[in-house]
Amino acid sequence: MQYWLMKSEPDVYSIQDLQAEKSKTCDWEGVRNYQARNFMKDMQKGDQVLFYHSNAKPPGIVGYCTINKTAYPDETSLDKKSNYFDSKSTKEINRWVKVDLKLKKVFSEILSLDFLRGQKTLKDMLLLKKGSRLSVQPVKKTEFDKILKLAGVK
DNA sequence: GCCAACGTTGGC
DNA sequence: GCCAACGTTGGC
Repeated sequence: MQYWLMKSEPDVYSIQDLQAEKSKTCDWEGVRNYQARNFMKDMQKGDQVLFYHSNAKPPGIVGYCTINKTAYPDETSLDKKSNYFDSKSTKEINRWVKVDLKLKKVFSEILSLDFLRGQKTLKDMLLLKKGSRLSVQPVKKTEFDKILKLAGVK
């Protein structure tokens, strides 16, 4: 079992949007960064994922999910009308993948970036490192547990 | 809207 | 394979 953090801009897709899905699941489309993609390929069913709102007021962790389906082709890269179109991908050789998430919990309050920076035990989190922009990143079990505790889930 | 920190692209 | 130019991310 591994732990991850995934970023989404709430204007594009928020955790409330996920909550509004009947199935409480979503396809995590549109990742167009190799490092992020490689992490997605490493994900196993049942892995736990923190859901982060970026470009939000305030930015922060808003809940968590589990991996419902491991990596498979992201066909939005083939759709000329999609924002995620990639001219170098074909049906045969599609560079990009997505995973499916299932919502576990929406935190009662956002754990804002500011608040997280104030937590000494989280200071090594990738998310809090200067210049860290990865939209999919690994999280240590200790960090994940701490965050659930801070959110009042555990 | 600014801009620092990264990633990617493409000419050489 | 280097690296300058360009594009993107994302906090502020």
